[in-house]
Amino acid sequence: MPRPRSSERQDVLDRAMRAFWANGYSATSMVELVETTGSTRQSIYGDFGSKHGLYTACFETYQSEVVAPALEPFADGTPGISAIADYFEIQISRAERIGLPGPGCMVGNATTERGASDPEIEELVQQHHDRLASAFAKALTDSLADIRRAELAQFLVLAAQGLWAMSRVANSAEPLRAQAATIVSILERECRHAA
Amino acid sequence: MPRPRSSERQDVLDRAMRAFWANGYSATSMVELVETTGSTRQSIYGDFGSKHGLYTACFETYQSEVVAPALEPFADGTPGISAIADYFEIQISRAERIGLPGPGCMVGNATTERGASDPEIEELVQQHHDRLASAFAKALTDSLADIRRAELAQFLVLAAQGLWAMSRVANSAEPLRAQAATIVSILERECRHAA
DNA sequence: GCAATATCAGAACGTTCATTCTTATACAAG
DNA sequence: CTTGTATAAGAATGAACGTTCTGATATTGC
Repeated sequence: MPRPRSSERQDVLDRAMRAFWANGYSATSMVELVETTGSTRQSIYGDFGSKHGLYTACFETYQSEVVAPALEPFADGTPGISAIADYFEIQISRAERIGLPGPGCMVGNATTERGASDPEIEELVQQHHDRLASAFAKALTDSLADIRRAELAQFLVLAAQGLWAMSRVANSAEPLRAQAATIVSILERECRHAA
Repeated sequence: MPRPRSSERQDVLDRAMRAFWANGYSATSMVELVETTGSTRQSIYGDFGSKHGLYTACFETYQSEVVAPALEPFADGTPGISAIADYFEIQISRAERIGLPGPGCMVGNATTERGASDPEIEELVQQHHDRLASAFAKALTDSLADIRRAELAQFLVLAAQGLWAMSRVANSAEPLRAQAATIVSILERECRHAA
């Protein structure tokens, strides 16, 4: 019996995250996870305790590999509306690259699949929304008064979730880009009104 | 062995629809469906062929019992933005009545759970989006030019999906009402600008 | 070379799933 | 009352699930 090289923990997380992202929690079986990660049941259970443990661990990977890079432009200065437009475009072009209909947003999918029945996931979803909202709010700092800025940042979180939901049934990027453009044009009108 | 009265087909659809709505397709088992509908396996398989057949049949019930009544105010005349505000409020207060976090929108849930892997569902989702978009467009007829009206109607479909997704992790109606108010205020600003 | 240890592949376990089959009862027609 | 049929309850079936266990093999320290 040969002994293949042991699979790295981060590599396992990365591939498992992609499987959960595309197919959801319950539709992704342990057999599939073992196959796509190249790992073994034993080491998965050793490292993560259970399928659910692996699932929740994948959220950290999603956060650091997908969300954080997309929000990086929001980190310094006050990046303005163009950063928000870029954020949408980055996600749309990724979905286009992977192939549409796409996987949407892993957190959004989890919200629908497990939000109400899985407190641990509910917490992670809340954190994700907060991170998005504060990034969007930062982008609008120079353009809007505090109250309206907070409202619109929350609204952008909702719009983002709606857009990724749409991307799960969109056959091309074109309607997604149109929707993103509408959202951005709404923002511009809001800012012009405030100025 | 007693013989309870045979359960009506529409009654079965009604209860099954509620179960799928709240818990999704794969998390709703046949055992649960038999229990909550008060029907039998035999008659379910006789009437609908399979669990999947029952699921798709439930979409018609959802359309006629949930969606159509909510869109009725859009049927006659040009109801304006207030009808859109009412639409959101109706859904939010229903979610509040059922108990939050709520079941969201059955079609939105299906989009996430089965959109990319179930062509029959994809078709039903598309129909639902089209119905919503044309209702919203009608409400905006008097306020906006054709192009912008179509864009904003599509946008409102996205916003609605986002809002119902949020309702699956919201612990009270308050943030949902705030989000709906933001959406409506955006619409009002758009219309005022066009006037 | 030789134990000790880690980790592999895959069988085994008990449960649950969707679906089908069996059997007994309640009703309708004669 | 008898017979035929529709339909009830729920057992049976085979597959798939998450999880655990077994036994063989590769690597490590001597």
